[in-house]
Amino acid sequence: MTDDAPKLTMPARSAGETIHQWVFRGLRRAIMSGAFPPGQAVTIRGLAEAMEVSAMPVREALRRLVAERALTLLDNRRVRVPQMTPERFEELYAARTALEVEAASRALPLVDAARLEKLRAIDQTINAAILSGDSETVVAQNFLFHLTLYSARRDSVLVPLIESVWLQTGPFMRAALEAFPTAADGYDYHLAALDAIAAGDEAALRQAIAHDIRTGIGHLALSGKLIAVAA
Amino acid sequence: MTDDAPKLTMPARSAGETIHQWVFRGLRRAIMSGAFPPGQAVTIRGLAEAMEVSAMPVREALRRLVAERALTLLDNRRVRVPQMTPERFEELYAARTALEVEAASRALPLVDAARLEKLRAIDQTINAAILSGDSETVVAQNFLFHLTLYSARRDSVLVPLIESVWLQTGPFMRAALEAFPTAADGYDYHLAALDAIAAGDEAALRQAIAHDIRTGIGHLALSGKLIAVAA
DNA sequence: TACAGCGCAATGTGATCACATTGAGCAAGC
DNA sequence: GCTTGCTCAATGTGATCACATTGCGCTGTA
Repeated sequence: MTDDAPKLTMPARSAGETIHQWVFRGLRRAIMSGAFPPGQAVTIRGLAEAMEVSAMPVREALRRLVAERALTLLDNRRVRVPQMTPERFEELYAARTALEVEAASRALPLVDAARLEKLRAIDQTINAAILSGDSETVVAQNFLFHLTLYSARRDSVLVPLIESVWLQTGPFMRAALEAFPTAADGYDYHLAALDAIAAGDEAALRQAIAHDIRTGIGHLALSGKLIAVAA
Repeated sequence: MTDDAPKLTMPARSAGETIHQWVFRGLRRAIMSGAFPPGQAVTIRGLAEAMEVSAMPVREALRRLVAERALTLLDNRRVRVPQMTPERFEELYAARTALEVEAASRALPLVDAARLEKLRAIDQTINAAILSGDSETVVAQNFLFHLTLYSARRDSVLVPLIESVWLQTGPFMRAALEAFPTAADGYDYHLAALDAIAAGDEAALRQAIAHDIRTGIGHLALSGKLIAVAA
């Protein structure tokens, strides 16, 4: 309750958007970017006041976020940002791998030259951000890289599932990045993925994506180093 | 609007359960069991009246079900049971395969003798139900078989994701079963899975699960026969 | 000083009302 | 006869109020 309603910068409310959608979008983005530390309690009235809306849209947004497992509903009916545990983290990355390898494999035949070029551009942005130490951009652009690849195939099942898993890793990312600003392992698996795409090599692409996910921040977490930060 | 509120048998409301939870549970079960045909429009006031509760708990339950993709939110802000298309069906089964093969693989080392016995019992129930033509039991027990296997490992990520995908196939199942009551392909992949578990053979288990998913009702759908029923 | 009991503030839940939007039916005009 | 525009019912959205529960702090007593 000391800082239940910090700055919490809300996005601009686009035309025709309901307050519920606006609130949901703002909360979701805040959670994904790690604006709320794990374990943080969130209250309907607190958020409603901070966003200057009534309780109603906030209630519905919270329900939705709980359903997506971006937030946790406690037994006392209170809502908080999920805690991260080594087991959960490992599960999240196992799920990510299973889903994203499949999504990449399915998207591969539908990646055209324009999309491949876009992927290359994103990868360069990431590399530049790594060099300049801009961790926030690294995470955001890395997500964009993966999403851009999978979206080559218009998919209404796998992509939402993948986003759901990303969302669950969100609150943890902030803490992870602050502790280990640039945790690159020296090998660019995005580049390997791009080569595999250009060559149309499905097996190589699957392996590149799997490696990319596993080496990103995953291996650090497995060693238990990051968990201590978030707990 | 002709039959916006059919019988809709609600489960008993357990002690300490909020109305929201009760409504959500009832709706979710109804959807999974195919009580609502695909394309069916659902309204807040209609359901509230049918369940004899106010609009509030229904609103929140619908939001939640939309978040879980058990229901679809149209542009006009109305909610309906999702339509099934061949593409979506294929995506659902691809996602199921990716997630469940992984879940089975991870659960394998933790399956003890008691659980294996339980799985055998479920499989026998399924076989009996197939012989007697009880399709409803086949689907329910088949779900239970898979869930019992994956739950050997206490998992808070993969299992909910799998349930989410099952939920999305729900409305379609009723129509599928009515059209093709016992669509067995002659080979019991559950038995193959059980053998693989007993032998501790991970590769064989992965293959058995993948085949089981693919041959269940999946291959029928791919041929387009079932889609016509649901559309 | 430690602990039990009370009481109030905070919070979630549910109901109801007011309003905007959607959509369908109907009527008037071309 | 077809089309356009209007009207009204149906529906979703948002706000507000009342109530139950939770949880914490305060106080009084041993």
